[in-house]
Amino acid sequence: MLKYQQIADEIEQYIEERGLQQGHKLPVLEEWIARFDASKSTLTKALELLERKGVIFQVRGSGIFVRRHKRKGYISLTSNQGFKKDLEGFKLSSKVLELDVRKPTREAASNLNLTVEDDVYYVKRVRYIYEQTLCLEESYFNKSIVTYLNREIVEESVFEYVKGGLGLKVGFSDQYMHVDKLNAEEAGHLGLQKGDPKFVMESIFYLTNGQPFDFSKVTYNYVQSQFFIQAGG
Amino acid sequence: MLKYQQIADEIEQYIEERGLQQGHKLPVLEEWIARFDASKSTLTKALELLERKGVIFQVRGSGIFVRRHKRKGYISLTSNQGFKKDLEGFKLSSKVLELDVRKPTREAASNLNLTVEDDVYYVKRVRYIYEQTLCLEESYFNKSIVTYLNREIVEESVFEYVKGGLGLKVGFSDQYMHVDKLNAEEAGHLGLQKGDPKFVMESIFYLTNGQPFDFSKVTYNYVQSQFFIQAGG
DNA sequence: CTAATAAATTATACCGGTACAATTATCAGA
DNA sequence: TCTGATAATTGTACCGGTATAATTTATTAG
Repeated sequence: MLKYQQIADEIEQYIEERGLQQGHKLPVLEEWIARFDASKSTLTKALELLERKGVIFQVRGSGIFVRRHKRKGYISLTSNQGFKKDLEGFKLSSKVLELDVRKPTREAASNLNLTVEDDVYYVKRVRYIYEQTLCLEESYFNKSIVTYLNREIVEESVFEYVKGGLGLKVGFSDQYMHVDKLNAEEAGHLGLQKGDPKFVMESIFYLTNGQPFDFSKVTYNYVQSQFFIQAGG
Repeated sequence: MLKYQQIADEIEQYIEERGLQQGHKLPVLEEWIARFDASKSTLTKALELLERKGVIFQVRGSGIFVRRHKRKGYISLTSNQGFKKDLEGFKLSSKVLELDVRKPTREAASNLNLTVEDDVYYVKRVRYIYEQTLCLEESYFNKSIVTYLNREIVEESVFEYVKGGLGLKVGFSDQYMHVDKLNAEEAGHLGLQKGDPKFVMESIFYLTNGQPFDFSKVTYNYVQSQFFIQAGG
């Protein structure tokens, strides 16, 4: 593990352990440097990471302070690896509706830089939180990258498998969101009424080398759709 | 202006000028260093900035590549200073419904670290894009920080005034989002029907020193609600 | 005691270096 | 032509240094 990540984790842990609140002043840079026996730039990098994560904010000439957000149960849109982490401690499950190899829709092909003749894994599932529907999810995976999938993998986390089992490295993602009204089929899956609001998130996930490997379209139950972002200056 | 920001701007301009597309390889680090007569770390910082902005991605051992997103007209959720920039070239306007000094609601007071006895500037406006309603916006400004506002300022950009006129420095923000159904009053302002979907974004803006100065609640017309995020690894 | 001024504190910008990891290009051997 | 080893390329981690900008604290003058 990288030193600056390790340090960032330990500083975050330091805050957690003590239950420090928004605005609480942390030890100064020099102290952290001594504590971790690292260089100034390494510590700066660790702190920058925490700043982007929304854990701290730094004020030149003044110090390093704790940053917190008050509301719980909101899904973070900046940590890109799904909502596993934000809804930790919440009872999540999922039901797989479909799983097969097929030709992509034109939309999916376009987003994955494929032709409609190429093969993709298609996954459709409903996710639940405390027995209530959270979202309906349709995913297309480029089969030449994600070479194998089965029901077991799909019931757990595909991302964990892609990183662990296949040894691929996830780089970045584009996420497009909009709001609309549910059609009859979607409403059925989510246990809502046709015409009710829906929040749709379309994501394209890329490997570190820039190849798109996953196009997903997630339709959220509007009752459970709570998101947050902690933006930096 | 900071050197690494200047460099970042110029690299972005380099990409724009040539109309480079996703995946196009840019000159290597060493070349940029020579071109700008700067140190490696300064260039690294500039490139890191562009990476976070979603303009490029870097692949170790390979090079620096252009990143683009295909869809236009989407509002970015990561650049925190309003949607002025994303909707550049779109015909925006706004109508001020209310503007006065008052006591905050309990919700606003809580988010601004005030009591319900403190004074706030309250602003309510409707924003339009191409003659269509974009959103209904209610803002509360801590009056001890934002000491003065008038109709003229509010019709343009309050943020520009806060930064320019008052010389304050905006640091970071928390943004909470959810989806629900419009009530009669909101529907009236947005020209929609009661019960139609709404996308609500509640934002708290902080100065660099961590003081919250603005709490805003924005209700978007669902037809115009298109957002995107370019997340990093 | 107050307000202006100076000094100390503290994070950030920028420099330039070594070592290393990931990728891509080259080359030898079959 | 392919495969596997080797070398070159290229971005990233980490070091430690000087200078500077913003803030806080201490000092001084009235």
